Amino acid sequence: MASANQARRADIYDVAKLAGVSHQTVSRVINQRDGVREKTKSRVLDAMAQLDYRPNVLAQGLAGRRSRTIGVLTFDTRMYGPSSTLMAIEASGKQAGYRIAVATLKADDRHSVDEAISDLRSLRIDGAIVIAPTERTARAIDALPSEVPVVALEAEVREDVPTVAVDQVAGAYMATNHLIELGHETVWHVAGPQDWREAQLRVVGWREALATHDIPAPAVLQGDWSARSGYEAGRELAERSDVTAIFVANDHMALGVLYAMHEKGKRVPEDVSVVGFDDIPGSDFCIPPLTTIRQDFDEVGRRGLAELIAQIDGTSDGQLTRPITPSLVLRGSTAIFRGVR
Amino acid sequence: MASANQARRADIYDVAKLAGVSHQTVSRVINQRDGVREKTKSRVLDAMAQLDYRPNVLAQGLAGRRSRTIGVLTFDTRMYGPSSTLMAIEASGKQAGYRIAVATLKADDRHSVDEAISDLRSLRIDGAIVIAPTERTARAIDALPSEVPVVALEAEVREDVPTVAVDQVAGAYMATNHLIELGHETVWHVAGPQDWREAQLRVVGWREALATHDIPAPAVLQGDWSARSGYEAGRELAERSDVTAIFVANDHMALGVLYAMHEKGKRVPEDVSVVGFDDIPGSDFCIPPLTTIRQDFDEVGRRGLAELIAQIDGTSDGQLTRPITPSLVLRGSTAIFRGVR
DNA sequence: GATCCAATTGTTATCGCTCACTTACGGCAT
DNA sequence: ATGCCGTAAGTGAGCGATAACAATTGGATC
Repeated sequence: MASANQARRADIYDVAKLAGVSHQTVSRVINQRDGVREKTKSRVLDAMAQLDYRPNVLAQGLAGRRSRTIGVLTFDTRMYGPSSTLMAIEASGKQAGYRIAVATLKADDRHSVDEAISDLRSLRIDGAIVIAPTERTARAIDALPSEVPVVALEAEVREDVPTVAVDQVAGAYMATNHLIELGHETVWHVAGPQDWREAQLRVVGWREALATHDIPAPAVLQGDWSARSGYEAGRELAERSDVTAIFVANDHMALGVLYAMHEKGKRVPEDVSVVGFDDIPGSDFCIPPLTTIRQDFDEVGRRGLAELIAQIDGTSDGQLTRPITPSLVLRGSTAIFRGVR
Repeated sequence: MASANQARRADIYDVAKLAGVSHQTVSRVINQRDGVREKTKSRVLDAMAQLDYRPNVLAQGLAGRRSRTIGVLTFDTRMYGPSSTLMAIEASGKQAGYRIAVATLKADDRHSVDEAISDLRSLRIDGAIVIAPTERTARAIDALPSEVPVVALEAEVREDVPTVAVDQVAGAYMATNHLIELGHETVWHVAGPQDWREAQLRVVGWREALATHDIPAPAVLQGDWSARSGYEAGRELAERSDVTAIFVANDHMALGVLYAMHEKGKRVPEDVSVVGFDDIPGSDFCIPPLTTIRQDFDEVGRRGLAELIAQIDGTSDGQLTRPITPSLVLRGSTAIFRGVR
């Protein structure tokens, strides 16, 4: 009945009145501050329940010095990596009592970045996480108000900005090294778009592994992360009889490569071995199942958030987080090299 | 210099002072209300630029009667469908001047739903979009404050809640009918989890198509959307020589089915035809490329948001949005039935 | 030049909360 | 009893904007 004709939402004063205390005491209960007698507290809690009261976060943010909101600047959230990371951030954020405001970049240009930053600034965020796969996104950090703590994900941006990332170089090294150890004389590489930091680093890791074994690096084939671009690279590679091992910079492109091989009558892994990167869902049921490098996106999100909160609370030890080591997932797309037919 | 030692963010009064007007005039400029002389307006705009001023959305929301925030309640944002829809909502929302607050359900249980709803309520959202694939999520709507306009996506929830969805029944019908028209004597079905509305409706569409042709429906195989569950279903189906056509409720499971067929030496599409659902990225480079049903998730998001805003503005015509028709994407996993070997 | 009215601009209250104080209470040592 | 002190609870200001209404302005009209 009380709530039936209630045109207005209950506020802190309504709760106070019903509980027979001052609004400040209600505020203390909301914020779980001590110095409230247990009996009083439960009376307040009862009143809140009875009125179906929810604190107004807008008012809380305005009155307090912090909004308990963390801004996340991200690129395409349709992609598996970013969206997984985002979900992890949200989950840990909720647990820590923070709301997450997502600002998605529509395109990788100056205007989009400005707009997104402006959005976050209006929200009076307590801190920001930038998922910054490209140079341009990374530079978005410079536009953030300097007093806001920032953590960057998936890219080393600046010395003074803590970064959480999977060790891309190590991953690429593992992939390439795996192929070399299988006896392949060289390993070809289908790279991602070179304005992506991750794509660059995977090239580096691939080169390093080859260099370690004194193998000269073949020409890099350039893709754009899409299966189609992988397919096109794959067609070129399938023409050459000296191609027996390929490290593809992500699983989607690897899919395209597998398809190209199939089309040209090359068997994987008997004729050509292929390693992907990411371990996206379904890569275990490709034909053949894809050997790939697994990145723990959840861990990236979790650690990024933890570091950010440490910064906000001033408890950050300031130490740079060491990169997260990815792992090699052995499946059916790689095999021992048996010599050129 | 002015901004160098500025410990505090500029507020509306700072702008007013610099522009030599009252704060209310500044407010009018911010909200693009007319009745401000062009000359005054540009003076205010200059002052805002000079001070790098951003309106505080918390204060705006508190003072105004609306927060210009739309809440989106969603399930797993890692999945292709929901995350695509979400991105579309965000994009159109931004365009319409709304911020998006996402509440993700960690699990499909009562507690998660309550928590998410509570979150949204605290934010004083102007409206909500519920991406409600399961019965339980759908019922979350009942918990939302009744004065908040709501639109449901991907599920018909209640008569009084406008719903935007892809016509799942039509999609399943198209898929099944396509296989029947290719001459297959019957079509088997690997279904999604039956607590998902979409999974149920795809079963319905499949049955309808069979019924239209007076074909008795074979037993349904039960999956859980994952490639692995598709693989397991596929193994069963591969055992039977009377299985020549399979409609799989999503592309991921279809991947598993393709793999099972491959493993058992059944050729697709020569021996068995397979149709998926969703048209996820990469399905065009499966082996063979997957014939599937494409859903326009962007359109769902856009229309959902448009309808919600219409409701908020009171301009909704109240008409139920008609379902969005999916389309059949013909690729390599289906072929004319040439009779049992 | 006086008058009037619409177009501009200004003033004050208010949104729902937290912050920084102040006040009331009750037990203990003196 | 008296005074002291720590704990519990209350008071009033202010966060940064919008809303509602009041006041001023300037151009058209007579």
